Amino acid sequence: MELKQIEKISKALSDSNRLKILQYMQQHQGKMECQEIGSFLDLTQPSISHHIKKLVEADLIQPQKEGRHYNYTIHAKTWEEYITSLTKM
Amino acid sequence: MELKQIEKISKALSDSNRLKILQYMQQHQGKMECQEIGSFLDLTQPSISHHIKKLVEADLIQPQKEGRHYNYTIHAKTWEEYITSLTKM
DNA sequence: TTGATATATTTAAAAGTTTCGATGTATTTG
DNA sequence: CAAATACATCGAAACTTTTAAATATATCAA
Repeated sequence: MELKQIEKISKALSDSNRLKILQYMQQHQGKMECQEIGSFLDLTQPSISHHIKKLVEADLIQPQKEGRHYNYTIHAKTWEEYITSLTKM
Repeated sequence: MELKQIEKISKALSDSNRLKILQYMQQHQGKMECQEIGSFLDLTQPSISHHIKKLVEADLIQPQKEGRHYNYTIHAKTWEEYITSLTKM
C-alpha cells in the first residue's frame, strides 16, 4: 500500500466520531444506515455526512444506495491491507 | 486500547513525513538519530522536532538521550496494541 | 570558559479540519 | 404532481495542524 493511502486511511481513523461509526458498524454485522448514526452521535446530519464521506474516500466503507437510504458496509480488503502495511512497516 | 488513544495514534500516523520517519527507523533496526532525518526529509529542524514530538506523544517511539544526540526506538508494544485494536474493531 | 553542535520551544502565519445552518437533489408515498 | 424522507453540498465560523524564523538549552571539545 502506498504511503499516501496509508496517510489517508490514518487520517480517516483519526477522529473519534468516525471511529464510533466504524465500531457501530462492526457491532451490526459490518452494516449500517446513515440515519442510525444520528441517534448515537451528537452531530447534525451534514456533519455525519462529512464523516461518512471521509470513510468512503479512504475506501474503508462502501456505500450502496437502497431506495432513499444508503447502506454502508465495511470494506474488509482495505482494512486488511492497511493493517498489513502497518505490520510490515 | 481506548478510543482516544486510537485516535491519537491514527493522528500521529496521518502525515507522510511522520510515516517516512517511521519507515526509516524500521529500515535501520528500529533506531535513528534526529539529525539523520534532515538529510532525507525536506524540512527544517523545528519541523522535524515537531513531528518527532507527535510520534513520542503517541507513544509510537521512545527517546533516549545519548550525549547531545537523541536516539529514538520504535515502541513495539504500542504498535502491536494499536494493530490489535484495529483488528478487533 | 568559549564555540560548536544537537535538539527543543516560542511565536506567528498559512493551510486544513470540523461543525452547523441553509439549501439542493433524489426517491418514495399519497 | 405535491409532500415527506434521506442524504449531499455550500458557505462560513471555530479550531487544529503544519511550517519556519528566532531563540533557548544542553552537551561536548578545545
